[in-house]
Amino acid sequence: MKQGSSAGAEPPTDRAADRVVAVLERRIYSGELHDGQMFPSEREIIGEFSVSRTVAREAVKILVGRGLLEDRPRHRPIVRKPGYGTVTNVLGGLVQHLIGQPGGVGQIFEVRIFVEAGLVRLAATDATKDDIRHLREALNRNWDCIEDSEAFYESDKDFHAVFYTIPGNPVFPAIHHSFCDWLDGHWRMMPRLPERNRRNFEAHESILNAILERDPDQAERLLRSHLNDAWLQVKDTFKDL
Amino acid sequence: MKQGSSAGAEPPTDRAADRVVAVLERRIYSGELHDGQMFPSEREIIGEFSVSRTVAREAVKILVGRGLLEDRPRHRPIVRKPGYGTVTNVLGGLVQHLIGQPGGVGQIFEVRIFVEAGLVRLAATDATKDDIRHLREALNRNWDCIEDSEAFYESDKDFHAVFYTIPGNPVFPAIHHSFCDWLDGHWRMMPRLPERNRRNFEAHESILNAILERDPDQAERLLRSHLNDAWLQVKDTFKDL
DNA sequence: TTGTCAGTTTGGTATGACTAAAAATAGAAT
DNA sequence: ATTCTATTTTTAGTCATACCAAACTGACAA
Repeated sequence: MKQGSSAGAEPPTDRAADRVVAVLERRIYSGELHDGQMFPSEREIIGEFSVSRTVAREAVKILVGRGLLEDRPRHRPIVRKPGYGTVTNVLGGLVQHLIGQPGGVGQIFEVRIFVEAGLVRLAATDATKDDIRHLREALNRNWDCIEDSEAFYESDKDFHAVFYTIPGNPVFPAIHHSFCDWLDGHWRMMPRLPERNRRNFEAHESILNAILERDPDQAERLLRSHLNDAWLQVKDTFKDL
Repeated sequence: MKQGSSAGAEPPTDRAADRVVAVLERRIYSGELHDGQMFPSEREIIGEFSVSRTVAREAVKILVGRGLLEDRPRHRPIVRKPGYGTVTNVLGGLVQHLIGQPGGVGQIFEVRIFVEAGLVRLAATDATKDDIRHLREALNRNWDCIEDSEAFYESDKDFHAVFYTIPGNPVFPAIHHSFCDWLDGHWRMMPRLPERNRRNFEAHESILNAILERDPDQAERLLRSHLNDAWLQVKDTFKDL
């Protein structure tokens, strides 16, 4: 039975597993399989599709690879309805490997700066009253934990996160989440100095002020300076890579 | 309750395939396995690692899923040294599915506009003589194929591509490539009118002029208008999704 | 009610076998 | 000798079976 996959992906796929994958995939997207849990066991798949265990396993593996399933070593797979988050998780995982290339880390951080620079410009020109309020609140939380480096790091991320929400496009928060995930580990091995927190707080404050004055150029300039500063801080932790 | 994915990989990975994958992976990254072709056959893997065929196959599948290998139905897998291109390929594949969500397509296009807006600003402020020359040449090519819609579409992409090269960061061209891949199919089912080509050409021309005048605001404004226009053109082709 | 333990389910792995497509090789035809 | 063709070998795809160990379930005892 030669079955050509409808339209799109790779040219010739006549593998039986692909058939199974197609069905199960649709079943996930349609919501027939809820996001929470429980995916048919390998044996159940065998029964339903009349395929060998080999094929059933392979199908599951493929779904896992696409981020539609999550599998723990000896557990039943869990359904993971894909959102933009899933995408960036997969992306992040790959990036993790790509940064082995010379300068890779820096290039990714460059992109982060690029994106966030665009976002603060947007904030300066389009931020609503609500956006401003969110920024203010985040800034206040920065101040509250300025003595606790651990907490400050979290509130620092939260402040930046606000910018990613302003366009009202879910892709942006996903991107931010991806960046944070990626940096988290390294950020932690960075020396924590309250003076540094204060410095970052002041940077945030000045950026917010530029936004309040509706001055995108100034906001961008300050943001770039702030992130470049941050980059210098974490840069060394990537040395061993 | 969310799982804290902060520390490294998942704790319990006792799968034999993972061991094999780790070794082969390193072998690819180290360059021991050249990008071109030839990956150990399943039997060879069996021999080297003393594992069953099941495990060998699974290992290969995982590598394929990560984009390090490319497998055609009945061929020997070929090594694909991962670049940023690989990342965006995987990303693109997933995005393909995500656009099933309401408004998903528009959101992605929004991101494209956002990114490119930032790029033209950069071009207006930082473009080198070479960059300008590339833009000029691309624009001339636009003019040359203004009567041939098929060719114009290609040269149109080329013009935009130049912006992605200006930062000198390979991530950007990869992003562009990803966008194009994603749009290609839909763009094709769009009515082609020479007058539209002319309109696009003029937009490109005006953008280049703004860049030559080192006026980022104007360049961004024109770019946004240009892409919004383009969006209106393709928008309808996504209706059935 | 709670903790323990045996039975069941399920994924992980190993074998062995068979098919069909691809690659390699030998052989025939020019 | 070169080219084309037929045959052999290799290899991925699939199936069936079996066993183990971890996870899950539920009955039973404390």
